[in-house]
Amino acid sequence: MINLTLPDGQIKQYNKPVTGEFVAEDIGSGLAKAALAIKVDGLMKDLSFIIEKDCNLSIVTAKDDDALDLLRHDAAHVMAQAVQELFPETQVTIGPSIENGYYYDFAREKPFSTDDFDAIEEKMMSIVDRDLKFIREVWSRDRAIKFFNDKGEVYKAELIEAIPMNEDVTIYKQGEWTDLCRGPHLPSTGKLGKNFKLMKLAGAYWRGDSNNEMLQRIYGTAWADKKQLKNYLTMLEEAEKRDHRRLGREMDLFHIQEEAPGAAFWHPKGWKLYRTVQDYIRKKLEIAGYHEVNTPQLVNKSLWEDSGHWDKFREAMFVTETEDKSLAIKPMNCPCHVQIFRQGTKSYRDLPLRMAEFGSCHRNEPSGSLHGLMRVRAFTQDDAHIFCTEDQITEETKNFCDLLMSVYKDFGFEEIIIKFSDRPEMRAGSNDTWDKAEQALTDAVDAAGYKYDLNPGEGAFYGPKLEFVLRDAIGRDWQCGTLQVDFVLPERLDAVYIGEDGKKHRPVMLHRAILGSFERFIGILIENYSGRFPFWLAPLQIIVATITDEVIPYAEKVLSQLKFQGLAASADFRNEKINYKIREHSAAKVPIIMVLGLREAEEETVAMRRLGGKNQEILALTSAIAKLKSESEFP
RNA sequence: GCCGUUGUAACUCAGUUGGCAGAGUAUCUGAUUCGUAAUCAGAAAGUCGGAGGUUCGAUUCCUCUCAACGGCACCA
Repeated sequence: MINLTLPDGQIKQYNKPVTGEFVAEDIGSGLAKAALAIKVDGLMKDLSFIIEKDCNLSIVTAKDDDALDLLRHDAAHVMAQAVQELFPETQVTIGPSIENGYYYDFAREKPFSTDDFDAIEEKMMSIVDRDLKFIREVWSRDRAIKFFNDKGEVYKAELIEAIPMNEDVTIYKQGEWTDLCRGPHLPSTGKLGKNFKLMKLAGAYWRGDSNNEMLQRIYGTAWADKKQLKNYLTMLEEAEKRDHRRLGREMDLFHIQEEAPGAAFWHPKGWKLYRTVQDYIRKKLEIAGYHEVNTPQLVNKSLWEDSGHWDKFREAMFVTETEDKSLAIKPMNCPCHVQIFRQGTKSYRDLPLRMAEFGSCHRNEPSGSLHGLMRVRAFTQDDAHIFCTEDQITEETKNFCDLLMSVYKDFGFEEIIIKFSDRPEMRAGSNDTWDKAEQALTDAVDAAGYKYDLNPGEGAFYGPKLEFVLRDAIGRDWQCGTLQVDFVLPERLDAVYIGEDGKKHRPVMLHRAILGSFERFIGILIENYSGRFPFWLAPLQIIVATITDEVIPYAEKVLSQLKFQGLAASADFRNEKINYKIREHSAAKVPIIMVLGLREAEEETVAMRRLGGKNQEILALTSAIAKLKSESEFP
């Protein structure tokens, strides 16, 4: 007797093995029609899967999120079949579902072109129309390897050889087309529907290894219905409109040019924004007990050799030779901070010592990785190092997490994910040290009461780290903050303090940043707010716009009073219609336009119009200024 | 760094099958003094990313190179 527990708690009993399809039919013909797959003890299986023992069973229909995953995986298969029907000389490799869609990597001598997309999509449609059944078969390894080798599919054969001996080699057929695949799949290609679209073409290394040959990847998106597809495409358009590179130019914030790849030229408004962010952080750090320092840009390579960075990162360091010395432009600040720590004798009474620097760093990032402000070669971190005892790690971690959360909240980010990255393969320090560091960080983050996901093997070479990921207004994730526990660098650079016992001890270093780099964080802010910054952040807060030349004297007075209060105000006294001015400054996303005409001049008032608002607010000049002044305070 | 694509006025883009380089927006000048998202008229604006080559002639064809874009890889 086989007992199947359904999601509602109901138990179905059968006296012999049954397929998912059979159970669905047994529950109801409507469900049978909608059924796409089943979940056996939480694992997705084909509808045709034969259930042989007791389990929790649920029937997956188009309503389930999981179904979307299957659908995308099917789309990858259908695309691969379409490509091979059109271009028989193409070899297939792998094609998984991913967020919002899927891709498939192909090997073919002649590159695909986006001009091929129409033909491929059309062929995919026809495969959907053929409504081919996905048929699962288990083959012997030898048979599978021979089959694919005979077809000239050497990549597939290589994949099969890599499958562990104890695992089945499963093959899926759709009509005449055969692929190695773990599955599961929808019942047939017809279930895929036609709500897919090929998106982009890209190179991708075989098995993700840059030593291997490069394959051609085609990305597609696929959805359960037309509306979802349309929403997704609209969202992409939205994202493009708020691209920080585009807004940076349109709003005159910064530019990047050929002569300085990976480095920003900050324009007055962009630099004002930058300074506002920096002033805000500086204030937060001061309150939190940090001491700001500043350290040299050029540091002899010997320091980087001692710290271990030279070994691992010398390729990415800019080095200059002078008088037989090799000086490296600093790629990070920690070794310099240790030098400050080492000046004079430190006592346990000095700990925890929180040393902060708006550290300007340069890294020779690979040319292909540069991306607007998000990935640059010249950047400034909101960096700090906390020198403390092992006992203080927990408290310092908690304080830091709290500080970081409050900062993110002030910038309008509510949803934060924490990742815990443990020891990487390439690392400094003994396993004992790593055990200790990982344990200390685990204890600290647990004690601080924050939840986290494990991110195995992604730690820094000198210690484990917490990574803080924030989600922006349109649902994209950005990793910004970090906290790293480091027992290695104090040892390598010989940092010591005198303990209560009068003996020398090693401090622990906590490397931490909240924003990460100002450049990148500002890029994220631009995109998150779509350029419509909250009043306190806006680099240009107020435009004073006149209706006729007659009121210029009054407008001058308003402007100077605003400026006197430290508000970022600017004048528009041009001989233009008020409609024209409002249109222009609204498009420039200035939060407030003050319209001044004869009436306002006479009554000492201002007509205030807020960005996005339809109505104006008439206020006495003095109260308008007081109100705006308080709105422009840091949150 | 690797694969693919792109580079024409400040911006967005058209164009030249090798023969004087085009539009809209922005800019400048003049007129207009106007009450909440585009007033009218005129002018100026380009080493067609850079360097070589082929050609009577190259922005167009070829080679090299730089940068950007989309991915991959990398990211202390």
